[in-house]
Amino acid sequence: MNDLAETRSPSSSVGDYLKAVWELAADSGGAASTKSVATRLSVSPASVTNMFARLQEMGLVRYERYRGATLTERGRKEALRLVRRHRLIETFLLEHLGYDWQEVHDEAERLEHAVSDVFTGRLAELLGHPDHDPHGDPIPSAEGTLEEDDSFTLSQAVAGQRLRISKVRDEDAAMLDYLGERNLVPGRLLSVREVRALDGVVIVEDEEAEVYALGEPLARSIFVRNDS
Amino acid sequence: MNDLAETRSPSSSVGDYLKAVWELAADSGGAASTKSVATRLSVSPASVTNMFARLQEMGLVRYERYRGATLTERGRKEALRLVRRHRLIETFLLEHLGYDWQEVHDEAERLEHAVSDVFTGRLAELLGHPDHDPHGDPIPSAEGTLEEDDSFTLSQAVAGQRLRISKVRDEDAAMLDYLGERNLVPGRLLSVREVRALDGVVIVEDEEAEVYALGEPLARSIFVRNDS
DNA sequence: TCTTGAATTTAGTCCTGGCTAATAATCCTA
DNA sequence: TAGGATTATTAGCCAGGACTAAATTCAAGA
Repeated sequence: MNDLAETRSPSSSVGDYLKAVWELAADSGGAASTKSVATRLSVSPASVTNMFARLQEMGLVRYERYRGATLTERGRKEALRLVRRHRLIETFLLEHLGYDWQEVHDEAERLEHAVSDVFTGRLAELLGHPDHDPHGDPIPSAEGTLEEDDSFTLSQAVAGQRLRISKVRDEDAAMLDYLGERNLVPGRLLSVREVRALDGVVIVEDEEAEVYALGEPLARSIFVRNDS
Repeated sequence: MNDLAETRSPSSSVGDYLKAVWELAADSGGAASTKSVATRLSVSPASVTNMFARLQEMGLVRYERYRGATLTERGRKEALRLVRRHRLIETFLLEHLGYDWQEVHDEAERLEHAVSDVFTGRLAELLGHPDHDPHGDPIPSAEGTLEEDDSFTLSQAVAGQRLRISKVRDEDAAMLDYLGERNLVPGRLLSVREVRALDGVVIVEDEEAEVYALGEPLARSIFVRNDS
């Protein structure tokens, strides 16, 4: 009589795929390709095709053979719920459990699939309803809205700009660590000295007049916005 | 080359079975029967037989057809790790996130499978390394040792005894709630007025000279030990 | 436009962990 | 001690989610 598939919350695998599609679509405009999702989740492309078909069945993505998947409204809601959880959990781990940046991502990745909405709500309360996590990423609201993002990476900056770090990529623990040690963290103000097209090196000066030369990979891990 | 099955941590299902065997063996002396585990985990007996065989493969239980399963040393260690996590998480939920007793069990049940040993350690620290959870159950040490338990249920008490509540069963949320409201919680001192064999009703008086008549189901949910 | 290499999909397997139905052991009681 | 009743096990099935190998489609350059 009652349709279990309808009421049961998506499995953790399903959530991982939704988040991947959301993130990839965010910074590539259109649909998420099979390969990009496969790479991100460390899974074979065949598994992705398979899952795309199932996600479509469930009404979570729109999928067309050979042209990738985009989230439906329901899929987006679900992805944002996970993202909200993830970022709140990261905040908690960093601020209350003394985690450092290397450790935080993986732990949050596992926990976000296990906690309930009640837990999420209580945790948000405990943390004082933050709107950004410690990496500077905005935390989606419980209603599924997310501040839009006018930031860009440091490698797209122009010499002379005064910029504020809005966030740093949290995928690579080593980079995160490197930046953290030098206090290149969200909130920090930078002046751009030079952006060298030749090799992608960006030279910046921080608030203490410390100068850093950042190679392209690093420059692409640092997001900034105009200091207003 | 390297045997994944050996290094990968047991799935959450496996953990649930180990915990069930541990709990059932604890209060029935010997081996856990297929049926008792099936009932506790709400699965079919056939599934239990199946899992017992696999757990034996993995070296986590000793299993003999038609006579139930007991934990091996490795199985016991693994079960205690889970129990430790569970009880620390419950403590956290109750003390820091404002959960009440109904809500706490299920949330902890899901979380215990998702958290790492690092998380567990940090959480223990945050909580001040408690040795009992708020229900009065002892929390196993990180090394897998557990204080032994000389408590018994109130229904086994004798009139005239002065007893201290050591813990309350946490399986039935409604009972937990009822007891909580009346402040019949771990640490509380009781005098036994009467234990009526006829209907199992136990009559006790608390520290404020409040008198309670507790039916058998309630009396079996309250564990006590002699006040020393 | 043809070719070719990359991306994708299909086909066929596997493992985990459930289920039901049928069969077998064990236990208890007359 | 012989039946039932209870408890367990077997057999066979299913779905989720992963994999590999083979086949297909797409896109881009010659």
